[in-house]
Amino acid sequence: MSTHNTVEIKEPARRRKEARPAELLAAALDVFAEKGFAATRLEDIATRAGVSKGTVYLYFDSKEALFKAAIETAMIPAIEAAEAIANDAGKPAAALLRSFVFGWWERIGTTSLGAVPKLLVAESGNFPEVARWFHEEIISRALRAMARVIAIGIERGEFRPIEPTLAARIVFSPIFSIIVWRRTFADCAAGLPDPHVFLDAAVTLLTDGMVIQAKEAK
Amino acid sequence: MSTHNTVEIKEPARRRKEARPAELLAAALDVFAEKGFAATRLEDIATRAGVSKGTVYLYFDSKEALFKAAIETAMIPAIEAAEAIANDAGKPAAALLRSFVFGWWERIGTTSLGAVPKLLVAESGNFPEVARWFHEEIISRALRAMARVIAIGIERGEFRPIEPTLAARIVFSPIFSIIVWRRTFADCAAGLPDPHVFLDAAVTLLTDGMVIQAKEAK
DNA sequence: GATAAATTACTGACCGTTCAGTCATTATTT
DNA sequence: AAATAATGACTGAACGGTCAGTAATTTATC
Repeated sequence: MSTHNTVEIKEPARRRKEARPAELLAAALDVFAEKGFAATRLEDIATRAGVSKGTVYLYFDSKEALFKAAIETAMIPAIEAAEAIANDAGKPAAALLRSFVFGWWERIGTTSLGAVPKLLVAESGNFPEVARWFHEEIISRALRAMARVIAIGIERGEFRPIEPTLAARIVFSPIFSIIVWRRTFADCAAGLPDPHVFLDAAVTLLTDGMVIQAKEAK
Repeated sequence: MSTHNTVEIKEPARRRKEARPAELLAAALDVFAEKGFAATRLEDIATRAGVSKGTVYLYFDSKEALFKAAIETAMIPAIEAAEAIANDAGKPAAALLRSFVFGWWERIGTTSLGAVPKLLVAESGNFPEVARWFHEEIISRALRAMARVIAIGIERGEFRPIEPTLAARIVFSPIFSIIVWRRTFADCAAGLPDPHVFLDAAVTLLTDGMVIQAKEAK
């Protein structure tokens, strides 16, 4: 881990006031996601960010403040990007839904942001305010965007008249599952399906159904 | 919390060698699920089980051993019950699938067992062996059972020829989501749908699809 | 442009607290 | 009274947070 192929030379401390907060937040998100809040040592975060423990306290008041900041700064840009996709209303609803799902996967699932849902599941009991914030500012907005896509589909006569909010939650479950699942069972990689294949199949099932419709379909 | 409406009387210590392990395991599962492994104090578990800290060490070697035992003893009976449902092969495949989903929800989601998935998501990084065990002994078996139900549906010409294992994972996502979600955002209960309504809608969407099939359906 | 003075980002030894695990003692059962 | 279940004060290690000290950088002076 700390063994390089070159001899470890103690770098002189560089002063980079501007870059520190972002570096600390990124390091914090990684380590918190890996170990959880309580099991994370502040010194690990500091080391990963290339500074000493004391430096963390120049930029953040406490471990808890760093935790909250790491989650919030990570998610806010993501939700805005996700909403943008839903407004691209040219395509047929089914296609829009598909690109929404894949957009969400690319933006969250494949990046370090994917750590946030896992972290929230783990720590909601210890940080109910963070859970509430996330629910109101991120989940609600994402569901609304997705529900709008579905409502458009219904309006246009492409979809059955289902409850859009409920359907949105259902469409989200495969995304949520694959994001959390991959990070939880990363070691058991052998058994896990390719995320694209999984999500593609999930969208297809949700739109077309598993059942072979009778010839004289209603 | 520890304030009752009756005055707290110090009960004399009763000796109940037989009942202790199960009581400790149940208490441990609760507290671990609520706070996570690192943030849980052994004394909290002991208190909830109605004993003192020292007693825990009469029955378990360490905090870690208690953690592993709590997860394993909780899940083993559950997976066996779940497999039993899948073998009840009389009904049409779609109905079998529906009762499998609801059976899983009743057996896991509504009981203290629902804590286990959440706990695993939270702690897989710190306990990779437990994650691997869970993946092999629980998830794989559950997926196999569900895949068998789907394969039967395909054989009988009720379902399209989809990949059963992949479809099984997809069917599991709403169950996984609702179980983990409810426990994560229990406080934000206002926005959450009724689990039965959610799961019913999910199964319907997965079997029948969202899209209105053309009259001359293939 | 060189040197000194002032500033401040950064460090890491230290302190106080918390908690897993121990064990001498007490309480209960047989 | 022998056996053993249960207790809780105690110990040692780990870690969040502090702060006196160090050194990189900027500003002031000649």
